[in-house]
Amino acid sequence: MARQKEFDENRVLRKAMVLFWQNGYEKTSMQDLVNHMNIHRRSIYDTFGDKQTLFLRALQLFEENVERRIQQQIKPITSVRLAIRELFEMAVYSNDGSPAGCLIVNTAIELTAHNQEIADRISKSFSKTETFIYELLLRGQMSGELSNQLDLGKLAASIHNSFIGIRVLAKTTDDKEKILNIIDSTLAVLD
Amino acid sequence: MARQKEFDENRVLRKAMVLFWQNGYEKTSMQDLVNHMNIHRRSIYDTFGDKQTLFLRALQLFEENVERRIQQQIKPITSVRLAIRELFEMAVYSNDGSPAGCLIVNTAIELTAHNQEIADRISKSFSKTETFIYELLLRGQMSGELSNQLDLGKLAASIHNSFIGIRVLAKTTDDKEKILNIIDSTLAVLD
DNA sequence: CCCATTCTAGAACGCTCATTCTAAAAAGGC
DNA sequence: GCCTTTTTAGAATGAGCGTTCTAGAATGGG
Repeated sequence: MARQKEFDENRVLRKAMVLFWQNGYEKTSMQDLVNHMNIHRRSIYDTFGDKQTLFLRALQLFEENVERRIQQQIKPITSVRLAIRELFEMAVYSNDGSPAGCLIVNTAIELTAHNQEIADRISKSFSKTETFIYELLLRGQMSGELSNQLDLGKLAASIHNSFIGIRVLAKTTDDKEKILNIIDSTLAVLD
Repeated sequence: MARQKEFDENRVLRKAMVLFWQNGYEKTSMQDLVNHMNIHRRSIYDTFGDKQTLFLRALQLFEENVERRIQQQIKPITSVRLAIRELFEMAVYSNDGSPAGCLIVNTAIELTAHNQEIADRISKSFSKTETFIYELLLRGQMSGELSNQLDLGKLAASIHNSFIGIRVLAKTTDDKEKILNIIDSTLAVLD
């Protein structure tokens, strides 16, 4: 055996994630990462590989965080309306000092056209979220909260599309009330 | 007098616009611009200023093009539903060989957080589009096509939000039918 | 204590970036 | 034909990029 790692891998990866989230892939330089992760340049390469691999790890961490919050905070909610509202508001209010908006949507815009691996990841991520919304709607129909007349497939796709829009606005607007109003209107289709 | 410009300023600016539209600001290098605009590096600086100024001109050209198409293709449509549908489909189908998606939405994601001038431009652009949708809805109410019960302000904000989502999906998906279905569902709120 | 490993430090690599330069060729008005 | 301007061409600048390097200090297990 030998000397142990002195930094918490997840903690420094989180720092990288926040940087990419805030500034995007291209605008985040290795020097920025060195400065904010507070470990040596060499340690970054040894631990995470090159910049692109580090980015993929950061994206993965972001997705895991979202998934955890969905499992813990959204799934237990009995009312479908409230669950979707909570899902949307998760993207509007960052619990800690994390950046506005969503790394997945940012990445979709910045890198999808230039990197097939990332394009697949984004596509899968979008599908997963849309499917989750679909399952919420289905649960709502079975519990009687929602009408049986609704076309859940189309509805899930449409609500998911609105969710993407909200994550763009969350990055570009600081008018929270406007976004909350949009959430209200979006949910009104369930009535 | 002296020698005249040999290139059409608008034609080469359009080339720059397409590059920024396709690749984003950071991923488009001056060398890329020199290669595709087919004029000398020096001529670019003399005619358009530095990279950022050139980008602002390209963004302006994009907005003008959108505005022209709205005036010519959308405004004459009598049915509000059809007008909004046409507006949305404009973003899905690029008439000529122009890139998928929307330079304004791309720029909102990439540059809003780092450049106040651009943030203001994007904000103004979003407001303008939302106002246009509002005016369409108002016209629909006055003509009797839409119910008087609808809250047009909230509705315009919500439809505009969906429009942003569609312009993200237009860049990241090539499943046109899925987007058309989303447009259907989005317009269903007018029924 | 020694060895293996990982940390730190900072220089160095080769490349690309945006921008500016010198220089000469082209073209229209006097 | 000269003057002015714009074109071309391509090199040069200085900074920053991602990545790798040499070198030494720290630390834990045998």
